[in-house]
Amino acid sequence: MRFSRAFIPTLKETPADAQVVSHVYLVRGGYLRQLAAGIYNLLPLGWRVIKKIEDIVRDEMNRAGAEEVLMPASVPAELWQESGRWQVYGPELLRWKDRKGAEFCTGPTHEEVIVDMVRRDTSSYRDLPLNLYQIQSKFRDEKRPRAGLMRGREFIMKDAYSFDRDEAGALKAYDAMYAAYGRIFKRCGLDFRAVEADTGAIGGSRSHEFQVLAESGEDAIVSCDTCDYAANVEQAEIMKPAEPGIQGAGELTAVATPTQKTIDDVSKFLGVAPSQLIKTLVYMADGSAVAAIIRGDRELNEIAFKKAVGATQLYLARDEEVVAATGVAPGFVGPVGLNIPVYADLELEGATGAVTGANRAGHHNTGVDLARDAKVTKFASIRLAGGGDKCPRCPGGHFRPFKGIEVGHVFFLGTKYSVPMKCNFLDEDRQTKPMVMGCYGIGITRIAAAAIEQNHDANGICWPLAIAPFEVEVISLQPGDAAVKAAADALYAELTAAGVEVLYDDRDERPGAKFKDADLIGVPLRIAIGARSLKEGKLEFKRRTDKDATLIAADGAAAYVAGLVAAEKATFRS
RNA sequence: CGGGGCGUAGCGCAGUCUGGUAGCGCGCUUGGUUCGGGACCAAGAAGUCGGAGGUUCAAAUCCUCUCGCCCCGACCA
Repeated sequence: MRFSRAFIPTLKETPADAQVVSHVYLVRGGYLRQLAAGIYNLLPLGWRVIKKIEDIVRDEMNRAGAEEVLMPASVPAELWQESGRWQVYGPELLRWKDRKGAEFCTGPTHEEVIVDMVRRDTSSYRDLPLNLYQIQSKFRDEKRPRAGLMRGREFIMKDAYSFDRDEAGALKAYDAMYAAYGRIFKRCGLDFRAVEADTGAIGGSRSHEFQVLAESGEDAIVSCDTCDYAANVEQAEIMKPAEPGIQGAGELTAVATPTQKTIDDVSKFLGVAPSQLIKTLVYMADGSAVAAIIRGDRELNEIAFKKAVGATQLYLARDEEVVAATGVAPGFVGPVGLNIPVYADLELEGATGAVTGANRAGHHNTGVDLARDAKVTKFASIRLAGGGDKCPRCPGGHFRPFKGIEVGHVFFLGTKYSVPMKCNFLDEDRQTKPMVMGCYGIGITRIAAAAIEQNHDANGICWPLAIAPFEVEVISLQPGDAAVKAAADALYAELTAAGVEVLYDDRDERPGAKFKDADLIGVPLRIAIGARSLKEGKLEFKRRTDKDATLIAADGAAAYVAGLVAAEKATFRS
């Protein structure tokens, strides 16, 4: 592609609405433009990247035995009513009516459609197993779309669904997808972890998220420093503590803490470490107030807490609800004398000498002995895992905390959809049985963003070769110089003929502008052709991640660079 | 959905408090000089000031309503 003819509108300045690096560079580099909140145009460069990612995903899905289909984005409501999700899904589901008043939704995921597709034409165990996938635009009306391609409302996703006759077969399909996902993300050049995840609303017994490690990630994960256990903090197992997490002495004493409401304030005011405090959080569980108590330096795991309480609806109580339930404002609530159910983290079993709110405005208790002074309804593991926690899978290992961007998710579904939607088959023993399913998603557009989060510097993107919009950028430094132009034209032609994807910057711009654009766009290999070095019969070669260029012979340069590209591509397929 | 912020030329912003001819930088066009890490000079084109209504002799500026976008939080297969 000749840059002079291409639609690559690069920007010198940072757009005001972009906050994260991937968003900034995608917009500045001429990959992406916003059309509405969470809805984007992919410009030529952006679309090239997406297609590269799609190709890798297709290749590995096909290799794993899955077949590609394409389902419609518009889905009749009846299917969602049949699965029961029409009522459950909430405003994130974009619903609309056609001219006749028939209800539809724009698919945020396609379990219903695929189940319907499969059940119509599959009736025998001989037809199973099946694994069907598609790459398609999804729409989820997110409350708060943000960060460019990281969390859009309309986005491209690969979703696959497996159908098996029994659980053993389904687990085999799950494992095959798990392995394929590992290959896919590796080929995309990503540093990722497969982590154990909460199965969430979709249910099922097994679930892994594929998380790309990046500071800007929205998910908190922990990974063992010794073995390969990794999990979402919400899901990570926590070792039962050998001894109480708070140990101290003293009589139960109320002390004045007039304006100290937060753990931090109380800790500083009383000169006591946050780990000596007990944090009390009031929640509304199915309409009634319950308290969760955890150590002051911990965070509550709402999912675990919800399970411990056995509630179906749970939310942090509003200030007035806290006052109504406890008689005191948040910040001064404590377990001593509290007359709502109290759920305590395991770590607090046997806690002594702790500091808590006193259920009296402007006061905290010190010297609290939980067993002696308070009534605990139930002890359960209700805190989030964090860095430093002991690994539950190996001796001596400890958790290290990471931030992750979820680029893939595999679920074992079981019969969650096949039973209500009667997706059945006839077995050898003439029994009608529901198919056992799995579903497997990959955020295609999100991978592009995640790759940039992980591969960039102060000047722009540093694409992994496998998903770069072009493999090589050829820069003609003096397009007005006949010798330079001839050499650059020839190199462009030779590389292209050799099957290399080349962006040829033939624009009548000053060298500085071209170098800046090249760094911003982030093509992995760069060859600059200038009068100075061409006189010596040399071209200037530089990887995007190299600091300086090296001189290579102009003769045979195309073959040399084409060889490098071919060699690097070969390493992608294991 | 709760809280906060912002809508003025393609992009980034000033002007709004205190009403009085709509500005600056980048980009764009033309000419000239330049030419190895986002050049310089000169001359230009380009804006119904998000929209509607109101107050006023006069509204980007004040009032009411509305739409859009961004951030924090809650939420999330």
